Amino acid sequence: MEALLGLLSIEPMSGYDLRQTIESSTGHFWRESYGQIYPNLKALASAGFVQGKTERHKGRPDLQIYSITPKGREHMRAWLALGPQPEVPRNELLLKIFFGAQTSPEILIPYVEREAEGSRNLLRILDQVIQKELPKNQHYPDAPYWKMTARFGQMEMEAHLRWAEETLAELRRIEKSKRKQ
Amino acid sequence: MEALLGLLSIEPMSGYDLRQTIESSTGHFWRESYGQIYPNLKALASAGFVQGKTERHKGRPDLQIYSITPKGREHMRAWLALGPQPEVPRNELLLKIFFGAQTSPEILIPYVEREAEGSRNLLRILDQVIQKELPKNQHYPDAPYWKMTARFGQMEMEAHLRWAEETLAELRRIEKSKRKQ
DNA sequence: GGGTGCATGTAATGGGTTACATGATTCT
DNA sequence: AGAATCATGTAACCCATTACATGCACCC
Repeated sequence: MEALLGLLSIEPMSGYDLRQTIESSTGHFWRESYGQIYPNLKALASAGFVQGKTERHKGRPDLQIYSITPKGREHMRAWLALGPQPEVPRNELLLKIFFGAQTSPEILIPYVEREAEGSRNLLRILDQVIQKELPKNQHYPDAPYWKMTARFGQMEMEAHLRWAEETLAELRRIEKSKRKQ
Repeated sequence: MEALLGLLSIEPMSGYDLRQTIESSTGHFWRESYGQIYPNLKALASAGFVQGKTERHKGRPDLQIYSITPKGREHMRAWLALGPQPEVPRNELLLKIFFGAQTSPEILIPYVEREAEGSRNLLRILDQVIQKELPKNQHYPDAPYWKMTARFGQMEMEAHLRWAEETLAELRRIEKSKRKQ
């Protein structure tokens, strides 16, 4: 909800654009689906936080461009002043590792390899962002804050990657010692 | 759902015990509320994955002790063989940092301090677990797997802590440069 | 010709939290 | 005396994903 409003405070966009932007800019710590975006935009509009402008298009549906209103900016500031709620942790990979004794390392190893792979991918993207994308908007007041979120991703992914490597080594050790028996 | 079944495969317990055990053992990566636990236990029972035994108590409600059935173990193995679904990331703190330019560092600093504080707390607990608790069940086949999940928590919390410290320094820098203007 | 991208939206379904209800016992 | 712990459970509610529906334009 406020992710949408926040992005609209930077630049007016359509619901479709919002989806794209969310994926590429906040994708590693926040996502929204269309089933969330379109109803929420209507809700934001009827609360007076955003304003929609219809652009006619032939063939495809009319483009709805939303922009934030002063009331919306006020709401945003109020929302930012509320301390974030603590996360509800839910890591299915770790849950499966936790019960790992009930299956075999051969099953678990690919899961951890996928985790390592995913971490490496995101690391590559975030390195790119920090070294190439962010310096472009150096003058933006948002730039330092965007960098903080990218740094979070980097540091977290480095941790996940190191964990995955340590865990793979351990799983392979267990596997080997099982085979000897 | 399978978190419950998995714990019951280690030891028979009541719904209340499950809550306690989940908090203390998987709390940093998986949680369940009572509103989840009791209905799910009934569902597991009617699927034949667990079996309940009623113990009479005066005063308080009868204690329901559930244990896993062979069919339940089979289900557990099948579930473990399914690759974990990728997480849906939702980090409200980062979202607020991302839109940080719309508020002031004074607002954000306490949020990041709380994050650092929380990371330090969990680190202390996990250090304790790894150095004191886990060595006690060295003989358990589960021990190496429990350690992997604890190591994940450690490494992630260390990353969060380092991020929080870096971010606090940057936020204080921004704050100082704002005040000069 | 077929896949992908643009662009909106709704409905069904599922998952989960929170608050409520009850009530004895034990600790402070 | 009052708070916390033990112990179960339900109902209301909220949030979110997924699948569905539509249909043109562009690229291969």
